[in-house]
Amino acid sequence: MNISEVSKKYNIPIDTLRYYEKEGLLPPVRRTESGLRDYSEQDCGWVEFIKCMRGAGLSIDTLRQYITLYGKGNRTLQKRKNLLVSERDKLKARIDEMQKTLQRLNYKIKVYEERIVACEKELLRKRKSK
Amino acid sequence: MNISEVSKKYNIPIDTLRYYEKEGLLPPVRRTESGLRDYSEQDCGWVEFIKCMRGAGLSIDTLRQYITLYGKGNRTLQKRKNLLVSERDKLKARIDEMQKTLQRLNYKIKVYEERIVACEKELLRKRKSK
DNA sequence: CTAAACCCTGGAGTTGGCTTTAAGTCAAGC
DNA sequence: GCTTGACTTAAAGCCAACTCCAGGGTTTAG
Repeated sequence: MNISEVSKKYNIPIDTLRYYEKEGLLPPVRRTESGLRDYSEQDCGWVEFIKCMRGAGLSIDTLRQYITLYGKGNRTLQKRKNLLVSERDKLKARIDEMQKTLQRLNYKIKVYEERIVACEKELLRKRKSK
Repeated sequence: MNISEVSKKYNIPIDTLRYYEKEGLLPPVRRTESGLRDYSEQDCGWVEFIKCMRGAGLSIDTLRQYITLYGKGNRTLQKRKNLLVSERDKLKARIDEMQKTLQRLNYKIKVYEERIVACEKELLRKRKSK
């Protein structure tokens, strides 16, 4: 799979794919003889994983650490788990905060709706009294 | 209330408070004769609101638009509500995405735990067979 | 009265995460 | 054989959102 196919499949710009690789977010992708990237199934898996994690706000640096540990094999299992747990906890905290803000926005919107209705009634009243 | 008190109260750096004001995220704060900022209750309310909304990912630009509309009075009620609804919807979408990623992380962590247990058993087996 | 601590402004610098550019290689279609 | 379009690299550029700095005025404790 060449870079533009991967780009289309996951809807990630080509430049971003190269950037992620340069930054060590995925293991160096195999090349054809002429030097073109040829993504394996596993590479695609990483790309999808990165996209998902970036979407949830994990930093480039954190993901680089994770894949670096992954590259060192089984003896980093515990460290990788710890990293995931720590990111999971942070993510959970972010979600909780955002949930509260969501509710606050919903409440604000409700108040706006009431005020808008009140405004319209007021207009109607004025028009009648003319 | 002077700027460092507000900074401490909401845990926002002084520079950031000034930056927000410069960017039009809150109405110009009243000054003492000598030119020092003196935050009113209402100013504090805005600061808290901004902190909350920024924490949920609303952009500086969006918040500037909101307060600009607010400054124009009642005739912008509908526009302000529309803006809030649009941001609410985006926030909800972000939360949903992050929820999915949270579950994925939880699953991954579970798998890691099992693998770690398996690894430990393996070690124990080796030690016994010596 | 003065030193230390605090506040002011305008503008420059930093950070994270891309995104574009320049200059070149390579493969396929006409 | 030549053009077109996709790929390559390293490096520079860009954007949002801060963050820091220089140079100067103000407030307060001793």
